[in-house]
Amino acid sequence: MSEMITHNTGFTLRYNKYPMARLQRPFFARPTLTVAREILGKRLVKFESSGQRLSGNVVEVEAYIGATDMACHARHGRTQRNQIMYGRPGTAYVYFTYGMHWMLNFVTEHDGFPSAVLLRSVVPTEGMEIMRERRGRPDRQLTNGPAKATQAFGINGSQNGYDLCSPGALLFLEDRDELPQHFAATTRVGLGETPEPWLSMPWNYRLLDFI
DNA sequence: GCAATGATACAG
DNA sequence: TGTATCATTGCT
Repeated sequence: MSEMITHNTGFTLRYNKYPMARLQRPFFARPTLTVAREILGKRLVKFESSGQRLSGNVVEVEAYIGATDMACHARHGRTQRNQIMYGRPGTAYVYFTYGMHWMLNFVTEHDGFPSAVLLRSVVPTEGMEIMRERRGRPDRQLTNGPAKATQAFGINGSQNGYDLCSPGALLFLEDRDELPQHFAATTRVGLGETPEPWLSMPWNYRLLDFI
């Protein structure tokens, strides 16, 4: 079954007064759908201990919004795994799934409200040699999936709770001079037995300019 | 189409 | 304490 496009393409023009600036906490401390849409086109950056800079442009994300969202890890309330989602916006919620994969989320909204934006796909821009070593796959498959991106960037549970907005952060999102963006909002991926209406919420955002 | 691979969360 | 499920990936 092909994906259902319930909210069609949008067109946004943004001009950045401060190119290359790191996204600060107020960016994340907003409604999750707003953050998800605006993360598109931003650059994920990680500095390795060697000083090597890894980066990629974000092209697909998903929003998970509160305990009422039956696809969100907070649907059963606060647990040891999901507690970071209840915390400070601008921190990383990293969890382990399927016995082998790490998933990176950006915590949104405000303290006490469990919500986050899942990173699903980026286009690599720096450090591709390291990514090739870690992935052992063709370039097109280095970071085009949530667990592929974390593997390429070397992200795992040690980054759970990491503050992307701290002054010396080695993992963060970076603003860019952006071109006009077309994006699509579709249903979220891999939700399994999630009940309606949550299964059909168009909370997957994808840049179309990169296809 | 489905196996890999193990943490998570709920039931009992 | 047992077990169904899992915000996936890669091979058949």
